[in-house]
Amino acid sequence: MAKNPTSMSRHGPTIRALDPWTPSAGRMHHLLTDDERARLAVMASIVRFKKGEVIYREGDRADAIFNIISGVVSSYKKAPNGSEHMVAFLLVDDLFGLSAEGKYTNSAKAITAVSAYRLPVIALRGRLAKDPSLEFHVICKLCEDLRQTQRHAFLLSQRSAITKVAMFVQLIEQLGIARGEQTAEITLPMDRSDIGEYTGLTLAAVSRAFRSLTTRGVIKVRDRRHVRIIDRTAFENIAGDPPEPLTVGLSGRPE
Amino acid sequence: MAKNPTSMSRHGPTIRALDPWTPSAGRMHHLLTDDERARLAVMASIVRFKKGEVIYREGDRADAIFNIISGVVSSYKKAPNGSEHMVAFLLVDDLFGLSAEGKYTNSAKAITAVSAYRLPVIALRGRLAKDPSLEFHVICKLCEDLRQTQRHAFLLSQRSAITKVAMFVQLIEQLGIARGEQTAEITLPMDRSDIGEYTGLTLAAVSRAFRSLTTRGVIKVRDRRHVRIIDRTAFENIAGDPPEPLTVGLSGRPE
DNA sequence: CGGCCGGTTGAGTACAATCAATTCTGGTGG
DNA sequence: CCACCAGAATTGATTGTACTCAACCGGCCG
Repeated sequence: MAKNPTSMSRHGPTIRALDPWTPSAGRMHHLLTDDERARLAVMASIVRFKKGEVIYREGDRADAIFNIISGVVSSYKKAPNGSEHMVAFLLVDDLFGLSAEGKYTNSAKAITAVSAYRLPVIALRGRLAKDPSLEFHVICKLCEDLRQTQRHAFLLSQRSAITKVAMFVQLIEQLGIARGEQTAEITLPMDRSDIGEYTGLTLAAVSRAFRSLTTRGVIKVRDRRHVRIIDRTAFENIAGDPPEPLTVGLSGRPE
Repeated sequence: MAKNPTSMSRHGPTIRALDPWTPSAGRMHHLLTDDERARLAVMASIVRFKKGEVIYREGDRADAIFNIISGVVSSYKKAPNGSEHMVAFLLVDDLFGLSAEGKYTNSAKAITAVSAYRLPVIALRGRLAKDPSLEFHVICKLCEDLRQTQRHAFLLSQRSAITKVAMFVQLIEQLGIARGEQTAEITLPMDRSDIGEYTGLTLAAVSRAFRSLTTRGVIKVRDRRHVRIIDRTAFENIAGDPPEPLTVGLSGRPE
């Protein structure tokens, strides 16, 4: 949780998203110009978290949002029955820190070691008010996040555990593609129980689903963290067609 | 689907959300100034849809977004197994028309008779570029939608049908409160199968859940569309504590 | 070498899906 | 105003799937 108000290991905060109006074959672009990044950098500090560390809790006073430099963050919530539900996986270049009534609406913890820019809300608001272009980029990012969350809800609405897990793998694969990783092998940067919390399944059910997909010859699991899709057709029959490469339109409501 | 480019039954498009930084006891405020509404109105046309009518389909070219004047809209998606999943209920003052790669990412249909403003994306973009304040309001609305969608995902992650339905009722109740309806009775503007599509349950399961809640003395169902909560304590034990009144912070990612 | 953590596997159970029959409701026309 | 109809909703019986609880495995670190 070390702060470091001055040093800057990169050029400044980064937001990436698929370009809203040009078909980019699923590739993400940096939304921010060097100017914008620099202006954000002056108000940012860099913070670090150890694996497992809680970054903030639901209800904490929300005076900053975060922009991930490296690592994986989980945003989660406690269910009425006590178990934890993962609201989102946050990766490099993602923003997090959504709040309501000035309080964070979810909790956040580091799934791996994490470093991030910390942007005070006050300063950020001032900056936004003066910078329509930056604002627009934030809108783009929010649209993307909204679609991503809708997709998560869609996943959760599936009845079959195998479908859920397949859709999850598909999701992770596309995140990789979107940031340009050229690889036949999919890397899962989280453990089985995290996948369970995200997919709404128990650890055991996740395990069985992977097994089932393996014995059916759909995927091949090299180790806990690496999967390869063997039978793409069967896979997409189970997971459903992946959404078109992607682009953020301009919009509002959950839709 | 009649267009009416000139007439304007209200003052112009409206966006409402809970105020981002002042605790407003759950009450929503209009985000747009009269000026902004007027400027949006000049680029808008008014469209109408009959109950059951499809407004657009997933994959259609997305050249406009919509702002609901009256009625209820469902945004939905087809699951790999063929059934429909409802992504969101859209009510008065909501925006919809989220797109990707220039195409709508979901389908939308009218659940009741609907009238709405239709805002061409091109014109809207131009307007946004010149109007930081409007942009900021859009950001607020998007944050709210994001939280709403996260909440939907949270609902879907629950295992028990009774919990899901209770959370759903809670959700509808809060929408009512947020727009100032002062009433002990909750109005469900959609039918059981719509609730099923939203909660990820079958029609039968929804029905049984309502029954179960009734026989336990938690709620009282006057007719298909009207529910009253009898035992608030028991209700919240099942549904979980409602989120604080609400407010949108400033943020990004699904979180 | 032993313990621990993450993961897998197994047996039994609970709950929602499914399929299907029946009742309820609101709307229409006589 | 009533009879009738169609769609919505309820209820019942059965089946399937994922949860639960619990035992077991295998790598990793001390």
